[in-house]
Amino acid sequence: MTLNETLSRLKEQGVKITPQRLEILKVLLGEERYYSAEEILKKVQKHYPAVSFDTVYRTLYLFKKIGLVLELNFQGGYRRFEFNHEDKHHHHLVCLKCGKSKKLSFCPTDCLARIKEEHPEFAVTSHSFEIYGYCRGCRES
Amino acid sequence: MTLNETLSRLKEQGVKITPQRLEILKVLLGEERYYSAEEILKKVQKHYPAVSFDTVYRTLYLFKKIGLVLELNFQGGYRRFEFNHEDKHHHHLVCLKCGKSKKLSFCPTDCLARIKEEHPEFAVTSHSFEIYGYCRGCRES
DNA sequence: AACGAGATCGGAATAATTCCAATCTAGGAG
DNA sequence: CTCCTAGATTGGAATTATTCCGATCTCGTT
Repeated sequence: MTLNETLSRLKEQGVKITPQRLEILKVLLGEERYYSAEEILKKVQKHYPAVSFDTVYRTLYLFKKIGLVLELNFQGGYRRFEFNHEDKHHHHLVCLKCGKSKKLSFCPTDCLARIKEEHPEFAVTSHSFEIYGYCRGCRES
Repeated sequence: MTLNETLSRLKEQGVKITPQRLEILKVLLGEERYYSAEEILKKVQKHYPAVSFDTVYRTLYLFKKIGLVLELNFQGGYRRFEFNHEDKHHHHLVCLKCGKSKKLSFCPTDCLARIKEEHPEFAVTSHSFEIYGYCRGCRES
């Protein structure tokens, strides 16, 4: 998704577009990967030195509510955020030693369909699917 | 798994069995559900008032390394721990509003098989699969 | 250009987790 | 059974991540 498409979407939702929010969006759209709240803060502060953690967190949760951002919770309690490139949503192979992760191209769609059938009373909005183990490098050392 | 089976397994691994560890195991085996570190601490302190958080965390990570305990990371950054009833491992439907969760009976096994085929260099040890949404109660209110 | 709902700031508060030095103990060796 | 030591525990402090809050500011409508 482009920045402009994203901005229209924010306007549709009646969300104010502030310079800080714009900058956070640019960071998220910059590289297609996930970020910690702190990384985002640091990058945004290059342009707006006064931005606070509060703003970063509030904005991320706002974006998450709208569906623009995904929150990932990895083993060890690491929280990360990434832009939701919708059609391209993905999962990860996460190395338990070095912590690096690799994107996967597919998703347990069949299971989700089955879950929805079996639990019609539950309104599914999202899911997580992460695979843990050891990457080649870490296994060899 | 029973307590005795678990203890033999610890001995096999050359892990010391201390009263604190025993008590933590009893908590985990007591009810088949997941616990926060604090819940475990509180329960253990009923018998050993002096137990510290440090011990609870160290023990949980030790058990996790051995494969006795699973760490669950939910949306919002909540970390929980549960005994790994191996053959009966399971996933959850988690309500984003009230936070309650319901166990699911199945698991994206097919996907895992495919992932292992496509990424043979990665040694998979575990995975997480959590489904988020709103439960009936929360949707109605 | 003025207004007001909502956003931001900075710093303090809270919560979760880890660290550490001193002390203790499980369980193997004798 | 006792001794011994590697490893475990404790309590409290340190660290880290996240949230809260009162004062101030600003986007976007009128």
